[in-house]
Amino acid sequence: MRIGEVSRRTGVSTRLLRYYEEQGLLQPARSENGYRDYPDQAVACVHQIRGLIDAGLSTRALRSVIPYLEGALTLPPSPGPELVALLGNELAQLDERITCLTRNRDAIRDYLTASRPSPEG
DNA sequence: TTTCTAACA
DNA sequence: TGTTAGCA
Repeated sequence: MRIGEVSRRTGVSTRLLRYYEEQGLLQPARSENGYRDYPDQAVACVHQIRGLIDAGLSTRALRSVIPYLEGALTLPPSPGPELVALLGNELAQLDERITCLTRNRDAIRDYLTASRPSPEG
């Protein structure tokens, strides 16, 4: 399918779709007319990518993880020390954010619980 | 009409 | 990221 349809089905702008390709996150084929030709699978892949980006991962880190998401690799390629370090940092940042989010969620939940003693509120 | 590339805001 | 220009 062409970029327009991928955009409609994922809610991701064509501009962003092209940007992801530029970043090596997507590698759609090309038709004779030069148009990008995405496999049906791309829709799920884009959602996956969006999720990771929304989770705070950098496109740089994603580039190395994408192959696994697509199930293109059966066995892990030997990750270089720099990649291990990069992903390690991303992981630490995620943990940090999760801790922060958990704390805030609990605080808000407690506030609501205290503010609304009875269900009738 | 849709997509493409490139560049500016 | 949105938008825009000029093509095919």
